[in-house]
Amino acid sequence: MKISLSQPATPQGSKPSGKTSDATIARKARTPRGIPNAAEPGRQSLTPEAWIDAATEVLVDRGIDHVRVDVLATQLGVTRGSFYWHFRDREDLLRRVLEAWRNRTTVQLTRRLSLAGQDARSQLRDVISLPHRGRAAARAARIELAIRAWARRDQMAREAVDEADQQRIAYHRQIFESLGFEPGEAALRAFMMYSYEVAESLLHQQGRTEDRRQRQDFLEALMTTPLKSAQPG
Amino acid sequence: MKISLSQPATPQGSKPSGKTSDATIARKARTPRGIPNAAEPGRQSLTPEAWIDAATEVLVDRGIDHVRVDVLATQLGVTRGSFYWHFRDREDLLRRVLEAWRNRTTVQLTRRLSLAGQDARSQLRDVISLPHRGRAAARAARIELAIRAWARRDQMAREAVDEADQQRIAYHRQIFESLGFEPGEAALRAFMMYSYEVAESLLHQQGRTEDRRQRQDFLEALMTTPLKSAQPG
DNA sequence: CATGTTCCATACATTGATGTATGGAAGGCA
DNA sequence: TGCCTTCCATACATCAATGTATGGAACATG
Repeated sequence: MKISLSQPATPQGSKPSGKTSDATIARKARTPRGIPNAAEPGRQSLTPEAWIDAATEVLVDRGIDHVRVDVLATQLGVTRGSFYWHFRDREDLLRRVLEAWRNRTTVQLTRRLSLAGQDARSQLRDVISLPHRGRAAARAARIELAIRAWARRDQMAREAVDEADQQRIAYHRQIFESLGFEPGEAALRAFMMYSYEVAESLLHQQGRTEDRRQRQDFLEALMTTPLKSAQPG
Repeated sequence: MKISLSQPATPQGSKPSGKTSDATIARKARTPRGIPNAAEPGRQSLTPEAWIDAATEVLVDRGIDHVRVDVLATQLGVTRGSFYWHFRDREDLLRRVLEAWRNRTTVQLTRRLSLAGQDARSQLRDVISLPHRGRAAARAARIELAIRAWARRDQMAREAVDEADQQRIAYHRQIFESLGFEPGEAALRAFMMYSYEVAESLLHQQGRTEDRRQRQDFLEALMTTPLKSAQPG
């Protein structure tokens, strides 16, 4: 009588106990360079990251409720048996999708913060034009929007989004303070501008490049324009 | 042999053919004042609107994918048998949820337009403070947000949202033109301000009443402040 | 080459949601 | 009073998605 021992030897995702990426680290450490292992001799065996990427893609295109094991398995060309080797269950996958996003955004903000101390005006311009530069940025915006929709109903996702919002608003505030606005007004402008950025990606901007360019210029001008002194009327 | 004849005599929702609210109109015309009809003698029989309201509520709380027939039936205290009498299928229900929202928003905008020609400044103030006045407005904002999330993956919902956006931006533009801005700048300000409104409901505003009030005042001041003439430096 | 491990396939078992078919209670109407 | 209509309940039939149990091919390692 052979009891199942060869099953979740190492992987099986991450339970609430311990760190989350044990499995990943273990796998990567053991097979450093390509793992030809599966049924078809030519194919690489899947990493958890492949599942996470596929899940993120489905999340963007069809929402969190369509991120399902069988869908991803089909898309990756394997069966669900593979999934349940790499992950404990669906929840586990979703946790790690969020974790991956959180890491990416943190890295991005850190990179921008490293450029701090430079010209505040150019930093502002940078932030304004960022969502429109390159496909990578556009894709990041779509991912964020999908996660934001997810966050409306999921505590875990909500925490991640709130954290990102806080960090970025703080960064914006810093810029406006560097531009010479007093802390209170800098905070207001930061919130307003960040809000606008979020909304612009939410609204189906039917404008062409020219319109967006115009909006960018206007936004920059407006956000750097001081208020008329004290509203005489 | 009795063939099923008593089934979809009148209702059964709306197929793509004909107008959408045939069933509703027919029912309302025949039973003008309360319909005590169901199993329990005391209970009123359900109207399609009751299902639509319940669906809207679930949509707000848990997203479109959780708007399911059995869930609504339980919530309404009936079985799914009732649903399939009033509606053709789930799709039919979703269509009418959208239709109801579209009607409400159109009515609201029409009501505001009827006040046009008044003081543009007070109209602006009105728009700014609108999402924060009363529970009805707050609820409307939550519904809209849920539909907006839905619209990311559904053509039908997307069209409804785009239409509403267009209408409202046009209204905003009108206000700014009344305030004296030239058409181009009025359009820019309208888009920007509308974007901010959308975003503010999207962001989990952790500010208290005081903060929101401050933001409202600042927004009004900023949106009515002319740009500094030609950016000397 | 014998064995163990890694990774995936296959085959249930279960649950949840949809849609349909039919029956049945309550009231309107002659 | 008897029939007809309205509205809902009940009982299938059907998928779709999850999670589990187990087998098996490919590779490494001694």
